Amino acid sequence: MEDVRFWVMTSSALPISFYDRSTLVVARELLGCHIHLDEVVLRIVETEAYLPNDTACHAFRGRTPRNEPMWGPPGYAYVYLCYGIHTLLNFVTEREGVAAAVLIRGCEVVEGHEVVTSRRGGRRDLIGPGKVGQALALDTSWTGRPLQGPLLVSRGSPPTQVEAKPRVGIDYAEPADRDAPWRFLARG
DNA sequence: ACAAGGATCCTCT
DNA sequence: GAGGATCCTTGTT
Repeated sequence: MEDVRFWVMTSSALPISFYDRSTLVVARELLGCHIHLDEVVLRIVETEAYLPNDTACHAFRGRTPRNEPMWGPPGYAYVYLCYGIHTLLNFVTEREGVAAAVLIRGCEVVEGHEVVTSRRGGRRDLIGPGKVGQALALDTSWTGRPLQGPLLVSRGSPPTQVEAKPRVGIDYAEPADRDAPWRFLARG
């Protein structure tokens, strides 16, 4: 258990078919899954779905260099810089040509407590997408990369309960999208 | 080439 | 609860 390689070698990546589904289903089922990168393993406890024809979605106004990965095949990372400071991690969903993704909003540390705490300046909590990016030491060069390694997502321990609430920080979206319960939180 | 604003976080008060 | 940090992306001139 002490050996991080144990986790990487015994963890099988979720298949592409996992992501090649309704973004709402993927967002809900990602709760409890594990993100692996180097010696760090995080358990996902909060996600948000960004759908096709969703005015809160970065890809709503069409293809741009930044959102290009969202238009590609499912099972890839979409990473971008927010407020000039924070690196936000998303997983691309839906078939190629359909732009959608799931934002990873919150995690808990499974392995690598020491390095995560160090990267976070002594803080422990990873509730908030910027904190997740910081815990994994992500930068925008990770955008467009697969989720099968070295950045890898595996099945973890599903939550007993899931709560759905409106998404955060999207005041610019139309009211129907702003109020849609497309944010998923693990309970228990 | 320019201006505006952002899927946030932290430090105050 | 308010405000600043900080810089990239985007749409427009």
